[in-house]
Amino acid sequence: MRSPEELTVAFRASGLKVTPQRQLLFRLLHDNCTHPTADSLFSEASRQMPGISLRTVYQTLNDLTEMGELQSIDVGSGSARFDPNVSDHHHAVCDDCGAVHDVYVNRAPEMRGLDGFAVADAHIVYRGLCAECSVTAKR
Amino acid sequence: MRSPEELTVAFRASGLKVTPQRQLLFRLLHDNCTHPTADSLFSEASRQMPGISLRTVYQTLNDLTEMGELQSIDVGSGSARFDPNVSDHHHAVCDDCGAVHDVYVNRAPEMRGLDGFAVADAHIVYRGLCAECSVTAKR
DNA sequence: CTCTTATTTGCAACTATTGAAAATTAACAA
DNA sequence: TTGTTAATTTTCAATAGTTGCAAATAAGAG
Repeated sequence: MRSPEELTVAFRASGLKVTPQRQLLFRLLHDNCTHPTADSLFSEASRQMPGISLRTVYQTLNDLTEMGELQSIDVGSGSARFDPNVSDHHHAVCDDCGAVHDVYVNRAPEMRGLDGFAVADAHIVYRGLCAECSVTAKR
Repeated sequence: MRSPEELTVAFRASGLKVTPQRQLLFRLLHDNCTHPTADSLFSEASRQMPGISLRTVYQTLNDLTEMGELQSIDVGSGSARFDPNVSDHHHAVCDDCGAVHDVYVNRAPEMRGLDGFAVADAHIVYRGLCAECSVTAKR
């Protein structure tokens, strides 16, 4: 995802308005590697801007996703998580604390057992214990 | 997933009752490679046993999943899909028709960019166009 | 400063799933 | 067969996450 400043320019250039709500979300999302949910962003946003509506958060997240600035990922935790890292990558989910991390692979493996399927994309979800939880578990 | 007959024995052996509702679901799931949702199973079940409750379908699916007879998968289509194939495999989802297919890989790739994460499992979701939809798309 | 149009808000609605309580019934023993 | 009892089914309400809609508001161009 581009910086708040770049997004401000890009939004205005496409006839979209740059509201204080949007600017706040631009800031909260920029360089955010926690893979927040709409709800966690709403909580944080509410702290800085009491009265902001959850609907606005969803709206903006959807807009940014459509624009390709954000990636919406589903790791089966019930709610969608948003990732400002839109490069080609995968995710590791901790079974204990639920944290989601960006990870990379050299290349996704060839799939077998299905003829004629034209693969456009592959996404891998690794599950296990993150570094912190591994330590806790050992004690 | 084991056959309806084997499940019948297994259920009774663990003090669980084998009801007509459960038997019907055993049959509907056995060798079912369509990755049905709870709702699609409920529709089919209702046809054969009018009055069966959606709650019972959910209950039985959860029970079978806990017993390891079924795998619950989430490919981001909103609802959970159930897979009687509990071997180590992955999935290919058609972006056009939404069909889900079982696929295999030699081995999941090593992940990079995250130290100390103890991987217990990796699941790959391939997206693209299935054989049928590829043909349709070409025309 | 005004006007137009995009945006925000508030709230109802919707989908997928689970919880709880009452009614039913499978399975086992007599 | 019949009776007993605990598991199961059903019904229905409740929940979580997300979207639709209409009215109120405000950004930005002139």
